[in-house]
Amino acid sequence: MNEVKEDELSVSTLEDETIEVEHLFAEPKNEHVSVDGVLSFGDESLGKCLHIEDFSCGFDYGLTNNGGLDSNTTQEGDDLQLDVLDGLLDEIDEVDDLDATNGLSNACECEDFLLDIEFAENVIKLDLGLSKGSCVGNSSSESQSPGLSGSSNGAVGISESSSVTILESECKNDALNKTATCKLHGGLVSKCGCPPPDEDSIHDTSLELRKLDDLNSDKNLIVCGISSAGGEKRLRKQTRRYIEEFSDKKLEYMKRGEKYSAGMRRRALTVIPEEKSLGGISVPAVSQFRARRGRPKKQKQEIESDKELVSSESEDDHVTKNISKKHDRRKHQRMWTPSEVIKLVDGISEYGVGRWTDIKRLLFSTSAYRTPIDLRDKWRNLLRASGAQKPNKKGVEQKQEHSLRPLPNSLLRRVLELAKIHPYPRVRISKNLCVGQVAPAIVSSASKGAPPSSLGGRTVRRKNYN
DNA sequence: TTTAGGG
DNA sequence: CCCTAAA
Repeated sequence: MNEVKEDELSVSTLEDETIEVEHLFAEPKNEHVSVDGVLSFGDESLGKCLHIEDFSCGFDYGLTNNGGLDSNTTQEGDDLQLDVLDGLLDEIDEVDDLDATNGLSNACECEDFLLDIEFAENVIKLDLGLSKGSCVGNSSSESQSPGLSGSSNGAVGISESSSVTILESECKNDALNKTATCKLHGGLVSKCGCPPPDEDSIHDTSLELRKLDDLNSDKNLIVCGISSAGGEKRLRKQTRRYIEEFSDKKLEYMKRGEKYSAGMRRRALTVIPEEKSLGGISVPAVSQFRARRGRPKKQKQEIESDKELVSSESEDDHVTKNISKKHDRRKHQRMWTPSEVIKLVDGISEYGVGRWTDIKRLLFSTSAYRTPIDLRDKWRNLLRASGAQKPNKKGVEQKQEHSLRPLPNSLLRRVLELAKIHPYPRVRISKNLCVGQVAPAIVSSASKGAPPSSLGGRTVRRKNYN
């Protein structure tokens, strides 16, 4: 009884702290819930007495270093950075592929890892809970297990709990992540110059991070490796859908036991180009979906992907079966990285609009997941985003006003430029043919039924049947 | 098979 | 992203 009361007390005090810290985070960046989770984690691992300064410090660090990423104030540098990073990722990607061939060696860890993830789902809720004040449990300076083991699985060791926690927080949100990881890797350990309050806890934390890193290098969680190396990383937001599907698969995995996990592992080791950010959790899902899609590829440079296809096909069947039931269409989106977009634009400006296969072959040969169609779709979206298309019946230019990601100016310029040179739907001369001489004649003659294929370029598809 | 367009 | 009709 008494204990409970005391707990409540400390909860409330802690709560105050948390809230304050929250402000620090919320101010510059307006972040979501996950902030709390990470925050609590930091709080906990540093020992309970900690230290808003620490966070502000850590945060500042992150902000100054990564802030440019999100704002479009520094496009060029931004692009550059991302480009470099992308290259990095690509390389890793290739390494991944190599690994995939003899990836069996990683079996055990993978299992463990899956289990970890499994557990993570519990933790994640708990993590969120922390923000509300339940962080007390975790706040005990050295052993963070009490809260965790108490509320979810009694059997989980410290290491698991902490690493998992990190993982989860990382998966949750991009922007936050940048700062958060920064804090974890740099600020927390020592970089931000905050005096280490509790050697032990810090030690633990870094240890855990280490472990995590190791894990990553073995699996596909390259995220952390990158983040620790470059001090920066990109994370994709984990869609609800991702989470759902993953949990589905997780269940499946539990049912099927070893066999399924093997399948997962296999797949996880294969594709995964950019999506490392998902921390390996949803990665398997992604790759398998791509595989399932079985797009037309017969070109030589895509042997690897073919291999993947073959190797994972058998399991895809039963795996996708129960998933595709729910969310039929629009499986998984693979976010376009800025560098990809740039590549695309480059390609278009070089080969012209419509040469999607060429562009794909020449510029995206390494990324097996981008089909020519994807390229085209992306271009279409770019046009739309740049406002270069569809003046919108009312004549309102509707531009990119409130688009989610405003599209960097540098890109915007190029897109518009390209849009001018060759408008996407190819020849946009439908009504009011500006070529006064030829057009009317054709129209009149074509009206009998002859297809206007003799027009300058492609004919504008018209929907007579509409 | 590839492109275009629509959902 | 997915699907389908055209070419």
